[in-house]
Amino acid sequence: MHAGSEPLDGIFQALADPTRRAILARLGGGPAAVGELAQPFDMALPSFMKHIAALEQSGLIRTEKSGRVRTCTLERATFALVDGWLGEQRRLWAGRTDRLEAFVTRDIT
Amino acid sequence: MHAGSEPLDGIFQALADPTRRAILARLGGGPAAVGELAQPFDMALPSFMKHIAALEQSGLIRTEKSGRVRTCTLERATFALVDGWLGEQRRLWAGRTDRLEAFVTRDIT
DNA sequence: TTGATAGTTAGCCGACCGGCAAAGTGTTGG
DNA sequence: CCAACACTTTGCCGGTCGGCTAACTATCAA
Repeated sequence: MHAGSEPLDGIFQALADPTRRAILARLGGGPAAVGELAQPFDMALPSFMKHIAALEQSGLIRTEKSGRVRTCTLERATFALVDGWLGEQRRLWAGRTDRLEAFVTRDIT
Repeated sequence: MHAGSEPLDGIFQALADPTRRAILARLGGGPAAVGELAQPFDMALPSFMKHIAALEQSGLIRTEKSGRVRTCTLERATFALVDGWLGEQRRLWAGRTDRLEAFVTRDIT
């Protein structure tokens, strides 16, 4: 039934966790190894790796193993999908002029 | 740092479901009653109501009951929180100039 | 007042999520 | 060769999620 909407499912699901958002924020400053990323979190490694896996599966990061170290890199292009969805929503709002819109747009713009 | 990152948890969680995103898209065209919103979905009403509840709890919609009809309205201001998070991420990327950025920004801008 | 309408409440179910510990794999350094 | 290191695999656990049915409440229309 819902063919084609799946990528956003995984992306939003991945973003719905503070640990994973923190990982993304850290990776915003540049690539890092799993162990290095894990340090700030009081969590066993296997648990942490599940977060990494969720981020990778959703396409928000890319990882590559060199020797015994796995390095994680932000996949910026994927963020554009979220941006695109937001933009599409706003496009749907366009033209509607409720009292509400007058209020909201005045505050934002 | 960010004392209140919990709202984003609920928001992204709510967005991570195609049914709920479809509801939001429909509400983009203006407020609607629960029954009216539910029609396109092959789903029992109690199940559907859980989606409505998730959207309301996350702040993405507001609902009001008048008589026996509950009307749902998009809460546009909440979308700005998502936008704000995305913006903050991009701010973290700023200044870093990987090969990747050259590729991505060419496509986006 | 009776019946249809529009949600709501309650309870059940299987699947998935986020955490753990224990033990295994494969590099690297000495 | 051996030990330390950096994950990885396995298997378990309780809780939440998304769906259902059945039964209930509260309007509105006739």
